[in-house]
Amino acid sequence: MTAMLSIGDLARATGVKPTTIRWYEQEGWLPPAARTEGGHRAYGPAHLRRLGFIRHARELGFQSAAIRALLDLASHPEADCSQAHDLATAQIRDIDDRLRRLSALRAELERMATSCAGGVVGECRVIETLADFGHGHCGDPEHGAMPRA
Amino acid sequence: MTAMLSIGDLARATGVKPTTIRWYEQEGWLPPAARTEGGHRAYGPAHLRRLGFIRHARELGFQSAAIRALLDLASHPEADCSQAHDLATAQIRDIDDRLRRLSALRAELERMATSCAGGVVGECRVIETLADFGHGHCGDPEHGAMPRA
DNA sequence: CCTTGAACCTCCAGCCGCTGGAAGTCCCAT
DNA sequence: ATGGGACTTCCAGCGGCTGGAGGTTCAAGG
Repeated sequence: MTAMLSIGDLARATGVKPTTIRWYEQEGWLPPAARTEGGHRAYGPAHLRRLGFIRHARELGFQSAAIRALLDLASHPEADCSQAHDLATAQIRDIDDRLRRLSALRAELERMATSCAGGVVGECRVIETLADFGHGHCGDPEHGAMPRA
Repeated sequence: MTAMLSIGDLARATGVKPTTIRWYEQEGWLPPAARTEGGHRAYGPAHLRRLGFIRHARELGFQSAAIRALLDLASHPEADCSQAHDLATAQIRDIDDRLRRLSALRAELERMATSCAGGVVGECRVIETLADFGHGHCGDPEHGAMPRA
């Protein structure tokens, strides 16, 4: 018989905090743990694996619905895995999207920062760029960069 | 006198929903709007600029504290802009970080997806990789990939 | 065996950044 | 004048946790 793990052991093993583990149980992400005589939660390797699965999937940016789907799949080992494959490739597309957008943001920030001459806020490109909400077309050029409140 | 804008006009002009605009006012991100006789909010160009600033900064991923700081700076046009520059470069570093992590995730997902032979969930690399919470070192290899609940 | 103090328990409230609904009022084109 | 959209306020709820209060249990050291 494998030694039972306390919630703290599980937390250390997976990097998920005890409070979060309890919350996962509450929300049905984890099945209820066994209890010791005194009422403390006692976990086995199955919980460890499932929690690791969840944490890993979250780290990879899967949406909760996708994680639920993957967990469902995982508990039916005889089923076809094309769905899992689809979920993973959807996730890749999503990440590609985010990478693209982040790069664009980076480029804009870079432009902002490098064109800041270090003078006075009134002429600061960082502020001006942000105020330029029309994306390159300033709606009201005769006013200063910003309202005072 | 510039025509006053209704909250809906402002929403259309900036892409921020009316409810969100009201919430920004509530939380002090925007100064209270003027009112018509009947109590409807009436905005001028200053609000338009400030709201655009906020939206743009949020799109660029600035934290709320950073946005507040930028707004403060923007309302003191005679101040030194080095703080704005610092905030922008901090933001760039943050984005670089996120880009790095996203690329790593992408690589892992790619590995998962390409090694999925399309068979049965029991042998699916996608599921297995996720269950492999130890990051390449499986804690309990004699068990199946996943607990059933 | 007893003590101590860390870890655990439950319950509940709060965080951020909005979003939506209900119920009522206003504005303006026809 | 009227109809229906846009507006008003208030309040509750979302996801994904996090933290505190107040009480109990566990395990190591004496």
